[in-house]
Amino acid sequence: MNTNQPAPLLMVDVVLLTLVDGHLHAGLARRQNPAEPFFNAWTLPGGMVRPAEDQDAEDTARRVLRDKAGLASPYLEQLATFSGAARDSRGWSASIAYYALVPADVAPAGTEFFRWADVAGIRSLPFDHTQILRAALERVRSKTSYSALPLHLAPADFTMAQLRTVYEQVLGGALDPRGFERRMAELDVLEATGELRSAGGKPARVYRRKPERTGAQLAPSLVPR
Amino acid sequence: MNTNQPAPLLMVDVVLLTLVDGHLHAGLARRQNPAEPFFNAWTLPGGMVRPAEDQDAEDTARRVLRDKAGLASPYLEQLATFSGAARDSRGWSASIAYYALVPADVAPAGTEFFRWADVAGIRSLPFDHTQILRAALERVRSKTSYSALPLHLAPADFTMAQLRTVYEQVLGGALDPRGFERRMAELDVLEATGELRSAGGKPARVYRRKPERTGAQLAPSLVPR
DNA sequence: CTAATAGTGTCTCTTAGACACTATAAA
DNA sequence: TTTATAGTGTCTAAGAGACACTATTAG
Repeated sequence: MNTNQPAPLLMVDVVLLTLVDGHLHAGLARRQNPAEPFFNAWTLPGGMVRPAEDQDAEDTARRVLRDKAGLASPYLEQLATFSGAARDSRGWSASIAYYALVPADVAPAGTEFFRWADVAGIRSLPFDHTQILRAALERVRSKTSYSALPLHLAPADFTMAQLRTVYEQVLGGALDPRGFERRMAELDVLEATGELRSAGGKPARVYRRKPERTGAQLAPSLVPR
Repeated sequence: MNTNQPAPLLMVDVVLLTLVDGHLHAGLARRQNPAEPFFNAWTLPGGMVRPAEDQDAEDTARRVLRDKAGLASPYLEQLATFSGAARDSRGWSASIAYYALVPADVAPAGTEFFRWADVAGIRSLPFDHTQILRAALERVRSKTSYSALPLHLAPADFTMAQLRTVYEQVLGGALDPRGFERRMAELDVLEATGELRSAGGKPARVYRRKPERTGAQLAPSLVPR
């Protein structure tokens, strides 16, 4: 039973998304270890789980974002786990994939080892990273249509028109201003700062994210009602 | 960098669900290894990934279901990965969790090492399995409200009323027959066998699942439209 | 004043729930 | 004919899109 097979590799990869002048961009990191596959290639930022340092895989993801992109505390959510014998030449591996969203004004600048790439222009990435990226985009677009997820791509405060633009850029199509306002009101995640901001016409109300409603997590039972 | 830390454990746990006379039940396996934690306790069926045998983690899940429940090819989908230093006393571990659905007429009978437990009656499970079970139920209920997922809990053929009952049991509430028929028609996943079946009144049309539309998987680009 | 952008009123079309009504079998 | 279950027609209320109209600033 307990043969001397090498243990499977366990890593974390992160799809880091932001909006760079109106287009969704993904953060890519250049692989710096000559001993590893795809040396010098641009891939999703990732790294091996370090049991001694990381409390859990989400910790690994945060460490990776800190080390490769200098990011402190972006919105972060688990996506799915990609595994198998074939996806990495070093052997059987599993990558717990996360996606993260950051507003443009917090997004780190490019360096020799980090850059932003327009997702529309990304043709293929090493490993199965294209597939991971595709899954992340699908998830983000799907959650965008019924949630406040894209708020995390917007700056700290914004006008309704700016936020609508963010949604439009994620979804790739125009949204009706009336319907958008209604939907945001229902979600009940915004609050007006009271400030006004003008962009050449009538000044718009400025909003920010409401503080999280932590009490919403009830559900102590496994069965409904 | 490459210290002699023990590698993290990589395992798969499966939330196996079926309907036993009108109630959602989860399949539990008794832990048989005296050297492992929770010996003799009932837990979600699971097992270590075996790189030599398993092509990927889904393979592991299928092997676990085959070995612990004698199941051939149930509906199987990845749920999420649960990881951390604290969840297993043997050390840092990651469990890639799946959920599986089987119709009652295919569900294996109980043995000394396998049994069905009404999810409404499950109070707590070893490890973080309660949390995994809760996440699976949440996912299944949520997908039920907009998809054909519960079809996989129904027998090979069924009347509309029977299928509606399955949905009601998963969701825990009554559904309007008219609306249910409309929704099923829109989903376009059923076909009438032509057969009729009586349960004391007017005989009902018998349906079965349409063969999967494999061509539906298009989306070659990362961007919409 | 005009131009530009913000924000609202409201009409309509679609969808979803409710529920009564018809249909078809067994006893 | 009665009873039981299947299945349909259709009314209505709520939701979502469309779009015109009002509001408020700059220049």
